[in-house]
Amino acid sequence: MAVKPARTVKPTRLEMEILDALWKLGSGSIREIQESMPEDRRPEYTTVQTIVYRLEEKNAVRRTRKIGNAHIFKPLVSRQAALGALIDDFLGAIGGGTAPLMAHLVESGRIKAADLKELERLLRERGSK
Amino acid sequence: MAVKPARTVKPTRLEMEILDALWKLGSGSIREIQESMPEDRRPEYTTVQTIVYRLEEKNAVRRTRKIGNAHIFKPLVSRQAALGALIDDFLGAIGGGTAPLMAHLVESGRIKAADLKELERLLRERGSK
DNA sequence: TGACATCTACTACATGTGTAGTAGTAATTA
DNA sequence: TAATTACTACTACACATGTAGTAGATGTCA
Repeated sequence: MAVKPARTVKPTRLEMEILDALWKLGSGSIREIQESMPEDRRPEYTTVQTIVYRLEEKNAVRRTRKIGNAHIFKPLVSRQAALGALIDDFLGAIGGGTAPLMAHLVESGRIKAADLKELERLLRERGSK
Repeated sequence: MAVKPARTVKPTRLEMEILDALWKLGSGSIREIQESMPEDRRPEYTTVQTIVYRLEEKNAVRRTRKIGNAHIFKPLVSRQAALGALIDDFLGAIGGGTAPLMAHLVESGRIKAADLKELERLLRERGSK
């Protein structure tokens, strides 16, 4: 019987960084995850371990096999899904849908005309696909 | 001497709800803040009090005067600023600038063509002002 | 096979956040 | 003014998150 699919995993900041590593690796051991993280913010081995264990409890990753005595983990959630959960939560936190957020991004100059052009292109592409 | 302006206040979810109340009220007592919050998620009086005190420590609000024995609080940060801090933090958390975020919003269908049109209008208006 | 390296499974602990209770004081009212 | 009410200043506490240490098991190499 398959493990419960963990519909809504909302990773914390650190969990996200570790998932980023895993998404890049495809799968890997704690050691591999840790060493693949950017040097400037690479936690201690056991810190990575703790977070991976927590992700495991949340059904965001799973052990697939062993190499030597090391467990190999692989992600059970996609970056898409995680990002979606984070975005939804964030939208809730700032109280509003995408509209207020976007408006703010534009108002505060965080988004420029060129960006919008690019997005429209993306949208057209998506629509016609 | 003026109090340190608290450049970067990044309110938590609950703090944001309380600030929302204060922004609407302009200023008010704990009681007024509490009672102006939406019934469905209105914390106990002392909970609001605790959060207001914490906002005070963060220099996000300040006591202005007393009415009876009740302190009147007013916000020291604008919604704009708070939102900006939240957005910057969020962008950091998901690892990326606005581009990946927007892209995701479009890809996941959270943004539609009409929204983009509206934003362009906003942007033009802003640019020509 | 014995020493050394590596991993795992646990435990620990500070800080942040949500949530609220309590004791005591100040204001209001009968 | 005595009783009641409202507020303030503190304290408390659970859960989440970042961060890491330790003990013991397992694997590897000389």
